[in-house]
Amino acid sequence: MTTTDRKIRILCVEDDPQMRSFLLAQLRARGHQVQAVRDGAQAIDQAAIFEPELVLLDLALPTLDGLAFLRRLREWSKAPVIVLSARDEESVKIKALDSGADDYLTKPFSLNELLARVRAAMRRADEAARLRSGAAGGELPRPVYHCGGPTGLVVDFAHRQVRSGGKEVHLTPTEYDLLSELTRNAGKVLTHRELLQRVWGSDYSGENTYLRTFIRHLRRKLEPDPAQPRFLLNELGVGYYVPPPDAHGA
Amino acid sequence: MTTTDRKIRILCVEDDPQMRSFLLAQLRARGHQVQAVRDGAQAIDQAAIFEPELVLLDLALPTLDGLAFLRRLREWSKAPVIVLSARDEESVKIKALDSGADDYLTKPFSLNELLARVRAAMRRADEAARLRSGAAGGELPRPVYHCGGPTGLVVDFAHRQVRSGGKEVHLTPTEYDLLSELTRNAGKVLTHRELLQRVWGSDYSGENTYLRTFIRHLRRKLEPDPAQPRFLLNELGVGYYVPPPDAHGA
DNA sequence: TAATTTTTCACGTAAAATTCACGATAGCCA
DNA sequence: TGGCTATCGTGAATTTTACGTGAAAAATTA
Repeated sequence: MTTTDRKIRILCVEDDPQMRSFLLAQLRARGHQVQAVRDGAQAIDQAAIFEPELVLLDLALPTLDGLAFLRRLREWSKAPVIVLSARDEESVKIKALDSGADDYLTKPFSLNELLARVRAAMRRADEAARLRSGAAGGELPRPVYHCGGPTGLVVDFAHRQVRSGGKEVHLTPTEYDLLSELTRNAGKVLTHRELLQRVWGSDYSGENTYLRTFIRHLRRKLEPDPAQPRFLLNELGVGYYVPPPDAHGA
Repeated sequence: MTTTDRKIRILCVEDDPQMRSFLLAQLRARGHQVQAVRDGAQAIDQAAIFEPELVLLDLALPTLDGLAFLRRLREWSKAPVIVLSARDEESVKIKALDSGADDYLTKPFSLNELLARVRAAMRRADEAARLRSGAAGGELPRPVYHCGGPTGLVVDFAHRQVRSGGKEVHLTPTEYDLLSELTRNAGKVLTHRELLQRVWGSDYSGENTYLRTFIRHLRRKLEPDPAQPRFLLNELGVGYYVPPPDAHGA
């Protein structure tokens, strides 16, 4: 059996300073690239910037709850999450696992066991990444979409925030969901059917009126000139799409 | 979050009869298809026949050691394995995880926690299976067709995009459907009847006017010289075809 | 209740599909 | 070889469909 000991990017979300520096030191000593943060709000920020390959998560966090962070993360990231918690109650474990956690370790734990569980999680994640890179349909999601430079459109999936022309724009839940679907598949035309199914749920095929209305709302809020859309584009008779994102670093 | 509660095939490898029947009853009560065996030798046999989607494995086995079974299983199966063991030593856990186990639960454990960990494992496995089916489906059509080198014709089925002479070309839905049928069967002559049926639906046999009109549109948009077609070719009295695609890498 | 969000409707416009008439070409047979 | 005919290519008019728009009713939320 292959004990893949790849060096990976790990985000460590931990309240307790002592535990945080312990994990940081131990993981870095093994060659991993580690970022550590104190609370959920910071965690969202760091996750978006750092794009970790694995997350170690303490549930008891001061600002944003650990489970809330987990669910937000899962909207755009497939990185394995190992929960580290002092709480041993069944109900907490189950909630965490069903919210998208891959593993749950109760404190105090053995460092070597944690490392073994990290290896096991990465073995699976690497397999999935290998499949995704070869498959046609599975592209890696990015935590932010942006297009059209600094005055263009920016969608921050991690924070559910949208900016256009440099200013933040408020979107309703449905508006955001629709924009999110489109930007997550930027460059690809999504059919009416696909969008209706994914945003409104099945049984809405044919209700193209919904799409027209919400596309119009989005254009009014996001486009510099709604009459000549730059971001929310239509493929007549097929569906809608947004342009491919700016090249990374532009 | 998706709490996929799919009914799955589970192989339960457990020495203790009491524990075995307990797991069997509980899992079956939840609709899963469960096979239980007593030792490692039987486990290998059953795994080959039953092809489980998930394995629950006790390490302390009479005949063939649990770890040995695990390694044998991993030679051909990717099904997630959750180890259930009375032993809590670090070294045992690490050996199991590094031998290919996906999770390790120490007895006694809570049933609900086990079920949650089964759900978490299946969530990942389903994702991997989804990717695999998309990547390795032997007879799936090529994701792109191209012919005539860089200045030739390129059809990207995934993105529904068409390029000719290096420039992207806009096609209407019917135009694209027709071109798509032809390029998916490149090198093969499709009869009028076949094309009409596949693009317009049945009951259009005989309406060859449609074909002529749309072939003309396509030629105008795609051919360098529409008067002498290189891509959209006619077999008199039979139908239309496109040339076989360029050899891969040319 | 007031405010926001979602659902629904009707209409003008732009694009695409359909339809028609005619010119060009290839294969067939005298 | 040369005319004949079925088949194909062409241009353009007409019909149909899809999209963008404003606005208002219904549902949801605070």
